[in-house]
Amino acid sequence: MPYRSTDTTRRKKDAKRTAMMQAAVRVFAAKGYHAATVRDIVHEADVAVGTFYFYFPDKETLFGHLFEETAAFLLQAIEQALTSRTSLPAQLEAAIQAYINVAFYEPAVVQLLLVGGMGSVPSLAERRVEYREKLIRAWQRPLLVSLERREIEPQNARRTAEALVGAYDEIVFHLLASTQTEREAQQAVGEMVQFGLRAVGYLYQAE
Amino acid sequence: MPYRSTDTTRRKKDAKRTAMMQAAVRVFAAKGYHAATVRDIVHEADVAVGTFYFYFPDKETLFGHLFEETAAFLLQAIEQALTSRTSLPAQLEAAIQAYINVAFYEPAVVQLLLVGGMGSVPSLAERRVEYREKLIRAWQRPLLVSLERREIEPQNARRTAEALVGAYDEIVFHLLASTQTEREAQQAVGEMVQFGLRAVGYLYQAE
Amino acid sequence: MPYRSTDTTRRKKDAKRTAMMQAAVRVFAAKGYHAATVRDIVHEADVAVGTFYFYFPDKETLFGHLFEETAAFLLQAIEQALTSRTSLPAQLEAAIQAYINVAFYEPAVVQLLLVGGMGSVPSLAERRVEYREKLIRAWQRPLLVSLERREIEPQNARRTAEALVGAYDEIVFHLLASTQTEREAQQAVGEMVQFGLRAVGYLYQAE
Amino acid sequence: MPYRSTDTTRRKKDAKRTAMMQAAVRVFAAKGYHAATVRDIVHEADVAVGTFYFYFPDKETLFGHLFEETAAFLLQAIEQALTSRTSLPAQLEAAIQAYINVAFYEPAVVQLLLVGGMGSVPSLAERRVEYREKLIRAWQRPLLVSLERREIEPQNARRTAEALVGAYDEIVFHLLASTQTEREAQQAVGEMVQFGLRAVGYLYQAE
DNA sequence: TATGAATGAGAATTCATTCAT
DNA sequence: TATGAATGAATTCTCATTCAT
Repeated sequence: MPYRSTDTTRRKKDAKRTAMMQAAVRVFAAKGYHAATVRDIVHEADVAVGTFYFYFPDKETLFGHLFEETAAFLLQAIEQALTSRTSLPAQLEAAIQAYINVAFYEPAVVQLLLVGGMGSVPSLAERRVEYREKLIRAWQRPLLVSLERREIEPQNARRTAEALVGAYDEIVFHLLASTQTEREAQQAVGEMVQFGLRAVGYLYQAE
Repeated sequence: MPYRSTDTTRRKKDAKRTAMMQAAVRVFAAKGYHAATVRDIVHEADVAVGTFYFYFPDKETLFGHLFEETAAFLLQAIEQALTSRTSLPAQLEAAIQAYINVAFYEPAVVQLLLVGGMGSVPSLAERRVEYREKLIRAWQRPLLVSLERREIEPQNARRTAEALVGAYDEIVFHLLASTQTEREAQQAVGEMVQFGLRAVGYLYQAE
Repeated sequence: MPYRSTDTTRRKKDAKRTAMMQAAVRVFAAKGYHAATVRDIVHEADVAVGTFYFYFPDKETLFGHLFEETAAFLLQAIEQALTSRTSLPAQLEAAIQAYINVAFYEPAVVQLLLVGGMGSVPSLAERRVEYREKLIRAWQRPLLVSLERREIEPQNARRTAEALVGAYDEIVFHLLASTQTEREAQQAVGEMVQFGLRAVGYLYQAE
Repeated sequence: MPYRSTDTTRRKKDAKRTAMMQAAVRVFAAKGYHAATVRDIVHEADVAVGTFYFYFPDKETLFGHLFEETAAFLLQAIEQALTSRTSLPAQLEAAIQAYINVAFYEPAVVQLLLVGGMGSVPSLAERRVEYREKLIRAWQRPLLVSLERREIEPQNARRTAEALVGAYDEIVFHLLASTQTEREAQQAVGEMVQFGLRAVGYLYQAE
């Protein structure tokens, strides 16, 4: 009987592709972009070298996909948290919580975004810049609204957004490094919210 | 400046060593640790490959020295700014100003600390962690003092320090990217100070 | 035409085989033996890779068949032209005309014989040598007859045959490169005949 | 004492470069362009892989140099033979003799020009076409002169030149294959001259 | 028969590092 | 000290071929 496509086959192929990407995240997170060789990845995924190139044109492209997916996922989680609340404190808390959740559920994936080590390959550096830019814009939006409402002190919202992004990344990085208990993580969320509220000069803390 | 012909390193014999280190910073900053080849460095320094290995055991060690000196220099500049003032606002301003000064005078040097791309080589990753740790501790100290003096709101000073380090790095990164005029840089310093004071919950802004 | 659905090969099952061989000639002629990948061929034939290996044991063998058929076809065309005439001028003209006809009707096929690029794979190189040998012998035969009849100057017929084969190939190669009109092609045939008659030292041109 | 350059060193480097090129010719001639791996070449030259890339950017470029040198050398030999004589028979003989000399002195080198097997790599194919073109022009020149002088029959000199080039190449190819004695080679030269004179329709054979 | 996912040997190329001069 | 030719391990990527479905 001839080969049947688009049935089980298609699903299987996608599954393998996904499995390989997951293997890749692990390797990238463990060794960094450069130290991770294609051989490492296929070994982790338990396939042959050729298989890698059957699914991805090259290492850089794979990393690009990975980065894109990861970044989009995190971005979406944060943006949704920010937009689904109305008060600034609630927004901050939801977004931070979302970030922490993802970070602890997929540490490797998040490490990828934080450490990068993609300084050299131009296309990756650009991607990283774009992602940071989107992240900054996401944080900036609620700030602009709050500014208008005079809920926070007058300030350069863009600059504050940059600062918050940098601040939270650094904290998450340290949290991931010193493997925390759930409890500690929750405490950190609280501290991050407090930091954020102070940093934006939130005026009605009595709320 | 670090790794420059300072008091101790001004023996004539070290002229070449210094030249190579200066060349190395430029190359590392421009291409990242991995993409920068020893050939690139010696070419930039206008010496032969062999010469490199006369002065340094290997590429990693050179980068280590470079990183160490660079980090020490920046750290010292910031620490000295923080310790030579007494009021928190003055400390913040001086430290930020110091950081910005170095960043604009030696962009390559600072880029080295920020971008790194040293994710892969373990020894380099460790060094980076150590440096961040020292930086965090440096910022933490005045916070602890101010906490004691009840000049700032109660908080986890360590966490706040992490946040400030991350925040300022992110801002400096963006400042370096969008080449600013002196005037813009000064404005950024002001904004960074304001952000810092708010973020730590500085209580007597009337001062 | 060779490898086309001829009397013997017209079983339906061979339709795919034929399609693949036709596709193969095109690809080989366009890219040369090495640069032509099996993937290129199956893509051109619009079948899957596996199918290729169902019909042919390997790439080299396919090329072998192709070469053989192509060579046999051209050889047969030329030999038949040479044997079906009696006078040397008529033989020359018919053979050249046959060669040109095939060359312009199936440029890819002829290019295959001319360019080859089969220098590396030993079995292919041998095949090429055998084909040239047969071609030379084909041209040599009428020369020997004419020598006996003293219609041409005394000469080493074998050497002359080699020369003619080389000469005509070179000309056809140039003709194919500079796509000619039918008219130009005909003129070339005339010139090739003249060259041939002179080259063999044909004595009674008045005939 | 520091390293002294441009003295013995320079000469040595050139010598090695030349040695590697000679090794390369041997390998290319034996296996063809594609089958010849860089590893084969460095093994033949008894150096390390890296050394190859120290002297040449890549295999294709090396082959290009080789081809260029070889072609230029042969071309020059033939052109000089053609221009240093005045009568057509003398020109033919000198040029053929030059060709044969080179072919027997450097068989590998000449085989390179004849077989090529460079059908795939575009840059090489182009080079080959250029070389053939120059060769054809070189043979064409004396023909045009002789045409003007009415020493040869009216004809398309370009076409005749193409034919002669193809003819002689084929003959030389066979000569190299069936290793000849000096005596046989000389006889071949005579036959080639005779063929050439007949082929161009040389009128005053009494000369 | 037909498919196309999977394989892995092997090729080109890079680059940190060594060492004779 | 200084040089730069030489090294070779390691990496990426290709492609003919196999095989479960």
